[in-house]
Amino acid sequence: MKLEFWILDVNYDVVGGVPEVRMWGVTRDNRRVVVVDRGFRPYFYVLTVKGGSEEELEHIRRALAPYGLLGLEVVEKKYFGKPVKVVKATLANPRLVPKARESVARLDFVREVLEADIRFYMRYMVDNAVYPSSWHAVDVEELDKPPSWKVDAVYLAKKPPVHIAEDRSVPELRVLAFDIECYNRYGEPDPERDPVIIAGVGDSGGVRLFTAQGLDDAPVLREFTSHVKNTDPDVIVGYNSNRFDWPYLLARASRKRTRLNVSRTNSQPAQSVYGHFSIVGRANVDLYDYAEEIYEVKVKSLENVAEYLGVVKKDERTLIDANLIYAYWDDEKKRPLLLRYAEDDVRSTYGLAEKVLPFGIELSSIVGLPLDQVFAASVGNRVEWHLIRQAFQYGELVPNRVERGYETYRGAIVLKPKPGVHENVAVIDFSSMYPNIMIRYNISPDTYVPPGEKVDSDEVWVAPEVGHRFRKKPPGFYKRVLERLLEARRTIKEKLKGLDPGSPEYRVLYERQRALKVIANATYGYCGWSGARWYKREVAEATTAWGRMLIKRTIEYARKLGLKVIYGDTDSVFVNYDPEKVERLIKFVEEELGFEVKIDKVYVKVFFTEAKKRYCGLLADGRIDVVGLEAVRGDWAEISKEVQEKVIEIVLKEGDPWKAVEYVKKVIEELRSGSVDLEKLVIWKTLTKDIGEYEVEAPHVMAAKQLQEAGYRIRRGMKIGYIVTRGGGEKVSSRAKPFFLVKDIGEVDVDYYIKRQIVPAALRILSYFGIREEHLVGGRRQASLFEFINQK
DNA sequence: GCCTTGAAGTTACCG
DNA sequence: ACCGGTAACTTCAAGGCG
Repeated sequence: MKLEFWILDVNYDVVGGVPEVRMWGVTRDNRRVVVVDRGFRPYFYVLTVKGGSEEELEHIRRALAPYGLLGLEVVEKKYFGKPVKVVKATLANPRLVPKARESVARLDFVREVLEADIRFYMRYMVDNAVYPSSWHAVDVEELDKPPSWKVDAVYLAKKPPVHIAEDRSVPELRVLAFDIECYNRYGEPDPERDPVIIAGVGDSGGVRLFTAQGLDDAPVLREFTSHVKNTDPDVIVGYNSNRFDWPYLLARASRKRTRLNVSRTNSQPAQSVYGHFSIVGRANVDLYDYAEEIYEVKVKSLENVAEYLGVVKKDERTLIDANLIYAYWDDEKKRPLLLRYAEDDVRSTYGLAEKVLPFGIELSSIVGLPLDQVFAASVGNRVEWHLIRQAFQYGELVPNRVERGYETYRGAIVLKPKPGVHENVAVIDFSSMYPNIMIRYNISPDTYVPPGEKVDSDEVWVAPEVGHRFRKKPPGFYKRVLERLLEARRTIKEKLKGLDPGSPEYRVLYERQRALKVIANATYGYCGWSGARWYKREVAEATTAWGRMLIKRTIEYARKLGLKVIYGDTDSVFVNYDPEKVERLIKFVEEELGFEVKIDKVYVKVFFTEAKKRYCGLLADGRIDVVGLEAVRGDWAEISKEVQEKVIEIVLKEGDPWKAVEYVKKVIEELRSGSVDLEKLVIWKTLTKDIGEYEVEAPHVMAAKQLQEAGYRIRRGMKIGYIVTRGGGEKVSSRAKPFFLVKDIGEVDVDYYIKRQIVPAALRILSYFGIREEHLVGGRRQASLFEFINQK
């Protein structure tokens, strides 16, 4: 019988000594099924001195005998492009692979054991080109369904499923959002002590809340579990659920001697790779993982992220002080507010999922990691899995992870900007510069020619400055991988042109081209990452070297044409927009250098200071770009960011810096008079390490210490919000106080905010126009003149 | 011993 | 655990001056 199904989750188990890959999915007729394949066995490769001589095989056979060896075979593969003979050792049981590997690695003629660390179900998917979040056709026969399994049918695959690559449709997935609230009378909730007072669940139909009876959460756990079972979602989404909700619920369940059997095999969520919890048969997605990649949102609370993505506006939802959740629970009159808050969290989470899942689905199908893992995996791991997939298709062995020392290499060029306001400026960009460089010059670990090796000079590309050589032929690994990605993206972008932007097809393909771009662009960074399997410093180093050459030659030619080069960074040049000359420049880059460039944008006005990577520009439609400046940084007080934004707007739109001065003075007055929201004075900074590891007493570290003393749990990675107060010493750090402990504007060190926040942010723009601090503060001329003289 | 100065530590940005 | 380049802040200690 033939079956088509869309793969949601993949796992395996060993049944009666036989490993069984289980592919959980949704059929064309919307049934939930699992397709099992019992025909696949784990294996790994052994790279030996003699390429698998009889004697070597005998030794390997003996070493592997205790681990259920099924067979040894000498196979031809490629290792960094070079043909090699390796011994493929096939075992019966995936669980014995790690031990077997160790046993073989000890043999003295064994150079390396390869691919022994690839998880069994991933091995299965890679080898059979089975892709998660994609449709497959498979020949099956139906099996008896174990009574505890939550599926419509269980099938046995006669052969591995075949990917239907051209069909990017997505079945109607049942998505369940959830969120829990815990009792926190004693600070950070502790599952050993504090119950789950509310568990909210929701989908497109609405939200349901399960509540504790007083402080007994047994009903919450029970009802939550049965709700999941009954609604049988394909995707379960939470916010920070891998780090909080799931471990908490599991700990509560264990304490209450009950079980959280929410999976499709009636098992509990289990800690799995990349710190995520795996729920058999479903995709357990933690949207916080996605939020971490949205750098525009500085404080990544659910409500901020939901607002940013246009899901639920902050003023359309209930917000309460999370530290007081217990009080809302204890007080019957306030409890409805807490319930609304919980409901809004679930709504936001569900809304977020609608925005984010389509991208995750495409990413999952491209890199080949199951949907829930792709969210949890780091960028490096995503790229790596994509490469592992490709390596298999090219017959390349996957290199092992090795511990390496950290090495640096030169990166891109950044030009010194020409300070001031420039009108009519075109920004010309190389399209996907690094991927295209790697393709054009065939830069790859397997094409690299080490210094000692003799090669005819016209057979290699030689990187400028650094001199690394790469064979022109055959196409290297990175080249093939990147060409495929860029080509796929081009095709999709072509298709998009003919589609209605409101249609579901458009959405899917749009997200797909975005995912392709993300992976292509991250591949250069990956190759220079010392933790990468395919790391090669020379590869990364040559790529940036060619990048420098390209930008230099582009700038040279622009100047030759008589264009003024105002700025440039890595793969972009800013020139005065003379359409004819710009056209010639583009032609030059395309024809002489062989790279694609495009006009990315044209600024009506753009303003630079002397600093690199910081500018602001006005576009024809009235929008303003702010790049690198304080206004777009998360570690400046809102008040300074607002001031700078407004100053930029006045300067660019009205061209009157002195009007901006008046505005700044007004804000300073408001601050002095105390009519400013405390919220606007909060400075947020990330704790990038554990609190004990800091060498200096930075303000946010001191604020964090105060929080710790007040009983808050402080963890690396947290954003600390503080306000600088008066008194308490010279150092800013001695005056920094956690923002919510500051109750009155009277406590605030207004002077700090004026002199170290507002003035610097404003002057960053205004000092170019001859405006100085004394023009913004003080007001009285005498004082400023006096200060001026004193400075000299 | 006080004040200036610059290095070091730290964070967050750009592409 | 993707890269290097960059600005700018705060702290801290060395160095200079008296």
